[in-house]
Amino acid sequence: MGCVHNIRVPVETATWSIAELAAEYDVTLRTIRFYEDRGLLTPERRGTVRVYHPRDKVRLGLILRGKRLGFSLDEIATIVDMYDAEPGEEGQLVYLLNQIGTRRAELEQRRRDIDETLEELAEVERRCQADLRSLRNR
Amino acid sequence: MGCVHNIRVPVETATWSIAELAAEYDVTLRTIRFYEDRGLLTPERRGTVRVYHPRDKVRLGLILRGKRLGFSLDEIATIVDMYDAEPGEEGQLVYLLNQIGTRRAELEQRRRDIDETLEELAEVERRCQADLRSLRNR
DNA sequence: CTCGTGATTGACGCTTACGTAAACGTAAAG
DNA sequence: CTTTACGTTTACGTAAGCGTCAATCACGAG
Repeated sequence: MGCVHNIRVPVETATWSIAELAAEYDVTLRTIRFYEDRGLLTPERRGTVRVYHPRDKVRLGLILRGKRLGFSLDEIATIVDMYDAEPGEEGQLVYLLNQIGTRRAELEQRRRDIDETLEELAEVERRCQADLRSLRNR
Repeated sequence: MGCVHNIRVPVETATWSIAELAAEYDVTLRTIRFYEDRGLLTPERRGTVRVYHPRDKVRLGLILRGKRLGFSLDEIATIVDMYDAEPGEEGQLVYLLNQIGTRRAELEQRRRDIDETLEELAEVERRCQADLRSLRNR
């Protein structure tokens, strides 16, 4: 199907069960199903069973990264959906570009916050180590 | 008090009402009181009224930055409390240093996540702009 | 005295992001 | 056929982080 020439390529690209995905990303089945409920994942169904394709796996990775960044699932949804948005018409594209701008601003603010915090932590650390030394030199 | 020499300095360092703090940081009174409930803030009381000192203001700033970074209030509590921890004994110091290590690792992971996301957003952006151009050149 | 302003303490409600059974289906292995 | 492993849906529970009254107090202005 789609492979006119008789070149043998693995048409059946990898798929995963829900348990495999859960193990790989260290989340529960409940979590994965919940993300589907929220429209973030749309696995294939073989009968009633969920079958996850590379696309789903990538999206799960993106979702979890978004979570680590402290975004809500709603925000993550808009972000993740940007990745595989169809070219679409001009309005769509402009909207997308705006979204990107917004997200970038947020992320850059977060990075500034992180850098500040790291510097302050380093300072606290120096104080701690100094205190430790003065304790041990007695 | 503590000022043995008769040098005139403003002993009454600035204080703020709950409403002033709320306005300055753009949060609600409810939020500020909630943070107090959770032990994150400990304003002075004049009668029943809360009076916030510079220390409280700084802590509120730290809390909100923690929130922007996606930390839970519990995590924020441990982080913020590290800042004004007393020197203490060796065990305490070692514990603090461990905490700092953990937080730093988390923050550095977050920064990596941010950088990856920013790069990917930039790519999506380029695609969008290319699509826009090809739309307008028709 | 009364009114408006700004503060207080409950207490209930709501959303998010799942946890946690309960009850059931299916398919391969013993 | 029964067990075991793995999957399913439905549904109630929960912790976090506030929003939103309601009732009350304190105080200076008029």
